[in-house]
Amino acid sequence: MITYTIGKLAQAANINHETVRFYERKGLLPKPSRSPAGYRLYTDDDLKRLHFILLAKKHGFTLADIQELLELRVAPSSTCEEVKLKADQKITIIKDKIAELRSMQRALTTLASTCHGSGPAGKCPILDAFEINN
Amino acid sequence: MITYTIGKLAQAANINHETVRFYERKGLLPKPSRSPAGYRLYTDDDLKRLHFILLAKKHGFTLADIQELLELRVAPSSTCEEVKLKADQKITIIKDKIAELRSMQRALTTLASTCHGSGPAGKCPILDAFEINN
DNA sequence: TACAACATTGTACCATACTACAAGGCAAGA
DNA sequence: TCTTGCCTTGTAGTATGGTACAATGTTGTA
Repeated sequence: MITYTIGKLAQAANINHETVRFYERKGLLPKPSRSPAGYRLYTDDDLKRLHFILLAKKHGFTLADIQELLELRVAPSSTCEEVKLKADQKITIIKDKIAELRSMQRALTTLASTCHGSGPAGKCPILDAFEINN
Repeated sequence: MITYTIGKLAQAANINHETVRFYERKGLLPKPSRSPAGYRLYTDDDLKRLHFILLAKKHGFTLADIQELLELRVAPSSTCEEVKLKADQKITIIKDKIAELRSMQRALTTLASTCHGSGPAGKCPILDAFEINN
């Protein structure tokens, strides 16, 4: 069986080894077995789990979300529906964020376009807009 | 001249009075004058400045950005162009964020649609997808 | 005048997600 | 064997943007 020390695991997952320890403290990674000298020994399953965590994170889940997902996966009574529900909830949150960012973008674009780009900032239309509109 | 105590100012801006103190510590709000008893006394100019801060924040500027904007506004040598540049930079960042969120949304939507929504989570396609794709 | 509501200060805490030490032990190659 | 590099631990710091609290002083209203 292939085992990894913390450094190798971190390298394989392309993250800082302190982050691995952090995830262990957070309960995202199980406490690994130890070598006679006390070194953490990780397996391929741990690497898979780490990949799961990193991928879920990339997909917009917070560490708290991921912990829930991992628990769902372990609990024999949990259903696919629960997981689907969490994914749907996250999609809704993402949609809201996009809408918010779009509105910010529109506002800033309008503001930037009214600025002719010269003259003292005290009379910059962008700043004026911030003061007039509230 | 109308003056506000910290509570009135906070109320007028619809924020926590501790936030006002926080902004003062951060240098976003100037140190206000004091009443004989040591109470902070704010003017309409302070309220305007606070509105500027809150509006800029709403438009996607961080407190550090806002501090820069406020400094630009004060410096007589600064130009509108500098402010426009900052706004444009922020627009670029916002666009990138939107693109990132869209890709997350697409991925999650695909994952959620492959999940039929029943059965044990151990065999949920969403979780499978997280483990297979890396 | 009593008393509630507001103000003051410094400091510490919250969440999120790490990152960085110091002081020491262990392992592997030249 | 020596030296470098990796490992261990606990603790503390980073960034962002606040929020909370205790102990104490002040103000306004009934």
